Amino acid sequence: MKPSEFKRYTVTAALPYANGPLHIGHLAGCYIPADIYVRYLRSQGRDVAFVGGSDEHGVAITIKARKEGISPQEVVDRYHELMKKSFEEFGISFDHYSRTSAKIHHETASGFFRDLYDKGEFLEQTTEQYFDEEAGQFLADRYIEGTCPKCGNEHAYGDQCERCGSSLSPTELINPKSKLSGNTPVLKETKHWFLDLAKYTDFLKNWILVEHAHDWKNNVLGQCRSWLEAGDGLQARSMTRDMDWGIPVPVEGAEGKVLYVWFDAPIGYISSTKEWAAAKGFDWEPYWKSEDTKLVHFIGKDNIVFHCIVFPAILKTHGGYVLPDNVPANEFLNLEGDKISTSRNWAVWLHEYLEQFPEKQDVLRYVLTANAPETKDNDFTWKDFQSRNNSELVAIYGNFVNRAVVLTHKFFDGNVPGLGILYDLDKDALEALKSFPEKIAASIERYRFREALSFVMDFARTGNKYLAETEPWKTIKDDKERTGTILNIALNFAANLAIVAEPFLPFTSAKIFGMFGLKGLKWEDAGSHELLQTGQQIFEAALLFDKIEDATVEAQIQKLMDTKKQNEIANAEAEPMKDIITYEDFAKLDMRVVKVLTAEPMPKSKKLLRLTVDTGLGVKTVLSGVAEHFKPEDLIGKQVTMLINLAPRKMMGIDSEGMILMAEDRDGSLRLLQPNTPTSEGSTIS
RNA sequence: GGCGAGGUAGCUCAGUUGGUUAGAGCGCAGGAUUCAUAACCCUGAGGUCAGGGGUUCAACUCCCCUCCUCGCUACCA
Repeated sequence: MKPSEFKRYTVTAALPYANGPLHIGHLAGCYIPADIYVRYLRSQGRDVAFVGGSDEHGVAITIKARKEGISPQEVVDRYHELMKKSFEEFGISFDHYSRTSAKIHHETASGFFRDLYDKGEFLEQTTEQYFDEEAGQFLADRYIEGTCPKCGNEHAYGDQCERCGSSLSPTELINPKSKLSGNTPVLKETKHWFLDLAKYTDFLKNWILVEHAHDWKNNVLGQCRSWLEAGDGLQARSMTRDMDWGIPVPVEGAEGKVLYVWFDAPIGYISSTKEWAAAKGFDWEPYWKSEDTKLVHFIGKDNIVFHCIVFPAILKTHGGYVLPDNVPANEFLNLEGDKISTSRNWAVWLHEYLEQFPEKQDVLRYVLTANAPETKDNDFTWKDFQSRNNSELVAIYGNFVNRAVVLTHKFFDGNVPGLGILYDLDKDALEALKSFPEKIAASIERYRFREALSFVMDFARTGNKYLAETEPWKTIKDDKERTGTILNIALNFAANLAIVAEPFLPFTSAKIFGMFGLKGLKWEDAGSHELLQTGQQIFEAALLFDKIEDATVEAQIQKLMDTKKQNEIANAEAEPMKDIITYEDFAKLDMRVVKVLTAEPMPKSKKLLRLTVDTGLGVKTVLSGVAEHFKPEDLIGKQVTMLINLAPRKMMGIDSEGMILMAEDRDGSLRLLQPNTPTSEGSTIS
């Protein structure tokens, strides 16, 4: 369907997870691009629904609640309010911002599940999961803590170890403990409903990789291809969880189970639309069900699989819904060279920015758009923030508008002068005035927001150049009419700028319109050189942007340095002592001095070395995950220590018959533990 | 290891289906100017397009190999 054939637009921005505040990564990833897009569409006079809301289910929220001794509802209430307020202040212009704890959402998501259930779309599977007998409930991966089998961290979660970063499954944990009661959980059978994604492979392949091969972004197609063409295909995914926080599974015999947060979250877009339409008194259905609706999901790259694979599969199976026309996912934004991290407090928080940089929403909007991670991960630095503000917003954009207005006041007492004879310079300027809006629109339609924004700045540059070339401050000396023509054009330039920059810099455009006493200007007005009436009075110039001083950004940088220092201190603390054990526990371990006879890399493995060692009791084979720390020749012939009575474990088809002991330094590097003088192989360690 | 995304000027990034001397902004160096928040405007320096092969009349662009970064994924007993 061609753009002109779409009658309405449904635009969604990822539902932010309600377990923490918003930061610049969220903004750059999807909220700013989505907002630019919908502001542009509205300016075009198109029918658009821009919906979002807080994602309030999932385990992470229940964990946060427990940690703080409050209810999950209190957690999500707090962050929902904070995020909603931040979005509003920042100018993210949702038509409706809802939340997944809303009644209408529970109903909608339940309805979807029930529909698929009734159609027999789910695979019912019974698996063994850890169960806390004292608490009487199954444990989500995150509710199980134990020793990481990889790095020995005692506080690894059931899904991943935060210290070494490896992803785990709960059954891999050594000495698993329930975070609810502290007891050792038991394995117990539980039933879940799986969406058999493999069924949709052909449909998805054709829809994404063929039909959208040319209009979806490269990074998005790549991610989809990676999933769709994976060796073992799409895996069935469980759409339910054993938990009490969330939307109850609307099926008999599913007590104590809720919908998987990723099943219900995207449906939140639909619920939000329903809630919005109900409040406004019109029908929500065309926004989701009419073939002439263009559905666009703005998300970050971590969400690609859910929005391009899982959710479309759900919509398709349910039937009657349109599928997204595009999913322009952005990559990630880094901060001062490091990955943004909520838990490490490595972020620029939106609510703090709004407080510390009042009236500067547009500056952040500008910087995050100009440097948006549209095609690859990008870096936000405060120095860049300052530089773009001072040398682009202040020097180019603000300066141009200011010049036009100040000159008009100086030479014409603030009355818009009329147009006189036009010279080539003027005609060229009017030509540019006509062509920029089209160029900018074309880029926005293609989701190339940074390109579109650079055209906006070029537009302002053209204005500055026009003034430099026509020199009204000289012509005023002997040709007032000529001067009037120039300023008329310059003022119209500024008014046009305000129209085309509005999606990007809405607060600034409002200021310009205010200065000119204009309102209600839309995209279709752009390109006109008659936006201002001759003789009309304009207001005094007000500066659109202020310079940002070195001290200001240095303070922000210092704040981050402090965070970094704190993180280092936190990391520098030695691992806390494990639980007390008895001598008998210790005596069970048979540790020996052994000598490495051979060492070779395991084929097809990045981390494993295959060692044979002389234990004094014979030769054993050990696979050791040290290939990233040691070369084979670093080990051959060395005496090391080894736990020799560990049960053999098969890895990559080979039995590993023990474990080489290593010291792990705080930076994660490994050291061999060796006797200080040669010792006979098989010597015991106690 | 598999899959995916990247590697282009000092910095941040564009380069759409292969087609002349590879672009922009910032920064830097000159010049011009003074209406404007010492801002604007003009000019210039600078790149073996990660490296190596190949296809082609022609390669930043297509193919193969290597190296580096990031993401997902598997093996650290």
